[in-house]
Amino acid sequence: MEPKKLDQIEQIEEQFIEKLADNMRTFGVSTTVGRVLGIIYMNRGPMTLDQLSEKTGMSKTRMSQVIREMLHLNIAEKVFQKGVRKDLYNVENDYYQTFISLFTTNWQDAISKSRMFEKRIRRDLTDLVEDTSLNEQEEEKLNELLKETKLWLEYYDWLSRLVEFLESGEVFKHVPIQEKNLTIKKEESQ
Amino acid sequence: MEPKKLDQIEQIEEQFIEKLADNMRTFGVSTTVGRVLGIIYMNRGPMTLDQLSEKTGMSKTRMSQVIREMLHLNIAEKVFQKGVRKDLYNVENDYYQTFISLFTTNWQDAISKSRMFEKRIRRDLTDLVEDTSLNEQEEEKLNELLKETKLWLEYYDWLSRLVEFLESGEVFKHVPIQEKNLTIKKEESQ
DNA sequence: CAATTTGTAAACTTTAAATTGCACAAAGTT
DNA sequence: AACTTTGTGCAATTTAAAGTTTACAAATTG
Repeated sequence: MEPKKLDQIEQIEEQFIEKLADNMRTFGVSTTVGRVLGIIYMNRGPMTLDQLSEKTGMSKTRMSQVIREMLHLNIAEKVFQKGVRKDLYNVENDYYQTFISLFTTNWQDAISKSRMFEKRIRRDLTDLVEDTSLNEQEEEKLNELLKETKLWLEYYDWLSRLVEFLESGEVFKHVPIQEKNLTIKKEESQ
Repeated sequence: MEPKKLDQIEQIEEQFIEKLADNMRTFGVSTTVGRVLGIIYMNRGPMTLDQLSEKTGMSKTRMSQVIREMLHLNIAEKVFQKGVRKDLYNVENDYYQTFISLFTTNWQDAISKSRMFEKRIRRDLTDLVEDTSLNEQEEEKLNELLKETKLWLEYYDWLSRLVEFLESGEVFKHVPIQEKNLTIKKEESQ
């Protein structure tokens, strides 16, 4: 009977990890990334690729790829421990920070790509204006595109400031974290 | 020479659409959804499935699927126009609103799934506590899980309020839209 | 410095997502 | 009422993403 109880506890832990993995998909990363995050998180300490490989049942190569992605997303980091030869990886253990990193990293990417794009569009439009022989219809179309570029630019600028709003933690001033109470009641005391 | 100019303009338009489609991927939807959004947006008026099929070069069935997804995401809507037999679809033409809809729809989904999960976990934990014969190690593990559930709950509660913060438009009070100036200069006037 | 271990690149395989073609019901036309 | 047209469910196919195997360079050990 004794070991059954620990199994049960472990099973609940697994459920946590699976749920995290599943919900992580909503946030744009693969289930495996979510699962690995959950595993390290629940382990409450850094882990090696081999340990992860063991726990997930997946190849070490895949773990390497997943960890790399997580490093890029700023939701994992390499940690050093003297005497330990293998690389150790730990995860961001603050849900909020993980959430923020996940999005801002990707958005930053889109922002920078968009800035590039805006430059090219402006060049193209300038080239077109160069030649003065534009009829009314052409002129109108062109103005429309110019206006669109402006909107596009403003939008990405806003997005950029939204990223800053999240990353700086200012968001928590306006959407504060609220502590909850959560107690388990035994049948008899109910 | 005349038609070349219009072609050039059209080509810039296509670039806009492609960029939108590409960047949309960052926001968790397929390129095709982004492309369709861009096409209708640039068209400055509602379109039919056939028109979209024509413009994308994809099957009508696929257009139907994509539009359905967009309706679900609240970034497109069916519009009525008397005398027109085919269904007409228009898109949200505010970048900011599109952005917000895209995320909040998906997040809402994760939030509601998580609430369910929390209930089940609590039940499982309660069942486990029921039986009073817990040794120290088990007790500790269990308390850890209980604490974790609390954090999880708080986090999703926060996310829920973040969604509200975005949807209500309050976000714009703290991350305002800033108007930009954008002018095209001709070579000679430089 | 030979022998082992570790992390990852490259090429390949498997699984999942995107897309199509056909079919057919529901609504519209003549 | 027969004939079109329109939108979509469904199975089949194509394409892209996830994951594995093999191979190898760099670091570590004895």
